Amino acid sequence: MALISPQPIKLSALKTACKNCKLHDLCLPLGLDTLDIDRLDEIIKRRKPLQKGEYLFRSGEVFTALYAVRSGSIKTYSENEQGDEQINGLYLPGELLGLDAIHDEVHPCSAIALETTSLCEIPFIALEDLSQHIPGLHHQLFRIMSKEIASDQTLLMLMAQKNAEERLAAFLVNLSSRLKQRNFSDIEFFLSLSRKDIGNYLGLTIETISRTFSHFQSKGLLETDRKYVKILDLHKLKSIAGLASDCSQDEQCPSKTAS
Amino acid sequence: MALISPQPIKLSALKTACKNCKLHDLCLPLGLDTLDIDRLDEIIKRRKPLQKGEYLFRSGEVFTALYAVRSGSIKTYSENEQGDEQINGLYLPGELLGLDAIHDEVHPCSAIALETTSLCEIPFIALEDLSQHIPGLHHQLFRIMSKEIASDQTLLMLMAQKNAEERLAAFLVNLSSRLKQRNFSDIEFFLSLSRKDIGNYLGLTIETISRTFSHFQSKGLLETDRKYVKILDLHKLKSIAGLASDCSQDEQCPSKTAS
DNA sequence: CGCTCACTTGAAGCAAATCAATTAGTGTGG
DNA sequence: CCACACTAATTGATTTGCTTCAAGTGAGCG
Repeated sequence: MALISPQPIKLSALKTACKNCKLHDLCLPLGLDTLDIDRLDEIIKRRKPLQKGEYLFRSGEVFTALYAVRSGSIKTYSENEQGDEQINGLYLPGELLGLDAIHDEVHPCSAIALETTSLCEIPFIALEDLSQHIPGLHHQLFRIMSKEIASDQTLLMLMAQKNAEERLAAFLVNLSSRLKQRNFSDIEFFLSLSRKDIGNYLGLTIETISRTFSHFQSKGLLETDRKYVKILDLHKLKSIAGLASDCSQDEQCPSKTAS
Repeated sequence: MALISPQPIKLSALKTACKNCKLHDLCLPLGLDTLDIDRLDEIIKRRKPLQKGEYLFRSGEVFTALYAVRSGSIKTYSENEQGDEQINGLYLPGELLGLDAIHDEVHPCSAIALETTSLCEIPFIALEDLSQHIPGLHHQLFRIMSKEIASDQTLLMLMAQKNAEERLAAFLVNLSSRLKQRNFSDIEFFLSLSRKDIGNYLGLTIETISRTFSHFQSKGLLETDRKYVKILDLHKLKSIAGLASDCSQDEQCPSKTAS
């Protein structure tokens, strides 16, 4: 996800250890003590950044490592026999990719950089081995996988029961809240996905996405200029998304802060 | 899933250990040696069977354990703020439920028995602890979670890109192959889900499911009588589902057996 | 028997897909 | 610098697959 005033990538950052990483409490080291983080650090490889359009891995390749996004963003998509693509994940800094490949040791999807993206590579055998000795790491891995399962199920609900407006609103609200967690603006950002990709992700066509954006804009909910989005009424968007009363990720909500 | 000539549940079966369980190689013990299976056995609790319509857990309840289906079947569904339900899982014997609750220790969905169902309860803290000491168990847990992620993504693709016929065909083919793995007939079975539930699961209405079944029947692909289904042309169904060339789960496929 | 419930079938309506035309940005080469 | 091709996005017109509404069937049950 390209962001408002993105920080240039410094070469020194490539050597940054987990313990100094700003994404520390979103990523794998969450809940580990300093010593254990050092041990985790030892198995993690920093890679040279991927350029936009470069593949991290392709569907069918043998699985050897998980990857954590450090900066930039990655989309994953799978292809069926007929050749149509389905985007099934958008990964932001601090998020872990490749979890769907563990069970048969082959990547079921391809991963491609949406912009210049730097990553940490975490060899899975070493990680499994290490997590045998660090209960906190072990638990955090389960948590991350569990979260992915739960969020896929939310997306499923979206697809099964929501109309175009509700889907796009939910997508934007979800993105907004994830950006906020990463200390980026939650109301102003650049989409790294094209309209076509958003449509694919949400099970809609590009025309429908475009029309729905226009509609939101005419209702004064947001402003767009190509990939730039400025949310003017986040609360209303949440309510369209069907998340009006769910403030679990939003400490602004009066009813929650009161309780 | 009610099955052709289902085996009556014997009381003695409740005491059966993992090592004698027919589901052994589909479930958690897969890949463990006899000794380790015994250790797993010690933490697992056999529960008295649930009757049809009884809840295993409800959305919002605190998560304490995973559950493995021994016989019968369970559906899980979540509810959004508007109160509409979304079925997000159908669990057959040997399959593990509750994985989506690990990350925030609360069940995001409810689980209800579709028929008389017996289960193993696996306290999660004990399981985590045990898997620290048994690498194979640890790995198997990752595999199971990874598989759930991958299968949710397949379902997502279904929802995003497939029409009613393709979705129902994919559902039936998937069910058929899972039943086969469990040594049940893959062409003749009873659906434990109602038409309404199938529709909900696939993001369609009951009327569309009914019409699509009728359509399949008139094309000679299958016969139905209420919940009973007999598949007459599994190959054609697979091709409708978009899985014609994918024989990964079907050892009948000549091109695969040849290789 | 009459009631309910699960399902089926038909007809009408609608949201989103498809088809189509236009605009605007991006890159290429003369 | 402009002409040209190419791609991404917007907007309008038309079509369509599924939903919604409606009516009816048949099994199961007190």
